[in-house]
Amino acid sequence: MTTRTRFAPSPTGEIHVGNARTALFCALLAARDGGTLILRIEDTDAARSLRSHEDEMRADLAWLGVRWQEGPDVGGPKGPYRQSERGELYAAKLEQLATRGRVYPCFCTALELEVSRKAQLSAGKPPRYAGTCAKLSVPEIEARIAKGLKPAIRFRVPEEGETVFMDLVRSRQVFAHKDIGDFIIQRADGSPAFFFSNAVDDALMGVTHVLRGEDHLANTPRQLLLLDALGLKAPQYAHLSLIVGQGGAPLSKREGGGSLRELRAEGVLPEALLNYLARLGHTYSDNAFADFDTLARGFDVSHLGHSPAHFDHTQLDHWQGEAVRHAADERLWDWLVGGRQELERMVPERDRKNFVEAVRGNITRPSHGSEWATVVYGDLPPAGDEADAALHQAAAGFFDAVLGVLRQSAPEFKPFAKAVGAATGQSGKALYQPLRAALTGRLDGPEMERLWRLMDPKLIEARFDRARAANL
RNA sequence: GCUCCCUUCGUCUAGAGGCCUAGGACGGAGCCCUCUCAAGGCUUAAACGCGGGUUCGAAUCCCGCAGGGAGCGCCA
Repeated sequence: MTTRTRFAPSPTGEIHVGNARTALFCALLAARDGGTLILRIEDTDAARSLRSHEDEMRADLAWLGVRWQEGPDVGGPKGPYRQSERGELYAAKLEQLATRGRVYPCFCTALELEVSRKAQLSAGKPPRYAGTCAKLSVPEIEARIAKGLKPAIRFRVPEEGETVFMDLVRSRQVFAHKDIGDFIIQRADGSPAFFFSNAVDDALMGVTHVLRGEDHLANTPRQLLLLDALGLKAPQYAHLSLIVGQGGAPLSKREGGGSLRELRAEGVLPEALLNYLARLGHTYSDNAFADFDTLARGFDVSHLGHSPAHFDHTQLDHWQGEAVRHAADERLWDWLVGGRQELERMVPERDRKNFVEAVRGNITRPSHGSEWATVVYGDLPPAGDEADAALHQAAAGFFDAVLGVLRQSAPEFKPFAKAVGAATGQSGKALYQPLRAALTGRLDGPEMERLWRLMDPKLIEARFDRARAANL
């Protein structure tokens, strides 16, 4: 049987690193086995589900490098892939449950349920459904419906026994049925509820492996009970530990990490996030920067961690550096430009490749590219303190000598620096630091040789003039 | 409250009774390379939550405790 995994987001907001990592693991597992990743949109909550969110999610997932072979946009044999379009399928399954006497209508109001929950909680009991409507007789039910009341449908959970299953990451799990209350599978408005539609779809779509957040672990017995009542085959489950923020608290919208869109806006490269996420809570024996296919080959559910993982920007930054180093010139250029047109204006077309090659070792964010473009082509911002000090520490007459050498024409930096060294008697740091400071306004940066080739001779002369003035 | 899950360096983790004087990676420190920064190479500091068992021997097994998390929704 070929592997079929699924990612089933609810289009109610932006996709977060936690969900993205789940989606990635699903994609990696499917790809490793030459299987299929299904994208299923769980939009049963009509009030909160937005098509625009779905579109954004698909775009974000694609940006990360997650590809699905079946889904609402690409189709497939098990569609439709939006739950809002699968009403008939759910109705048929619900009908089966009704015939088998496994469900009953519940007329309790939200307020009644709330009161009951509170009462149980304060009595030190688990807030399970009290079973108020479980024993309603047919006439009683008919009377309520005649009054115009719209019932929700509850699944009757067996009082006795337990559900046992093997979780791929947490191994054997046992849940007693007496701890599970009858739960709603269809809302009063006729829409299917999560436990039901999610489990039914997994079975109907032939999903073999469900990788999902640990928050679903205790929900699993409910779905297993449902599937069993329906005579449907259950998938294998693997419950992933959650991703937490700095203090160990669950990753929220406001804390570190954030949504894919935020990270993207910060200039994080998708390959960087891909490499980081693949290793967050999953171990690879190889720590080398890798592409999707390589990561897929090394993916294994047995390498999944059991404890919550911290989303750590320091580690993300490492992969970001790797991603910058590995990116092709054109791609890096596009990334640098992304949204900031000034770069396109400043860097001449013919220089682009050389510019990227010069600065790639010194940048991790697109804004850094603009900074170097300014250094090479624009108005140099005031020198930093250290660079300024280097200027002042240059030997007396140093820049006079520099300008002298410059006028005798110096096409390349190396021979130029050599000539300056000969003229001033300086070498090493004493020679190079003032030159770098004068030319770039800072003491760190790409090789001077590369920058020099990009700079206009007139600009170079102007910078040295300015340095001489500062040095006096 | 009840049920369940989790707990090894700062972080991600290896570790499935002796191979552990606990390994790797990121980050830190130092050295080398080098005009600088980065990269790279080398070196180094840094951890088994606590308490009881079991055993010749425990990070690994058992029991408590503590801490963190999840579920108990007409949210998914």
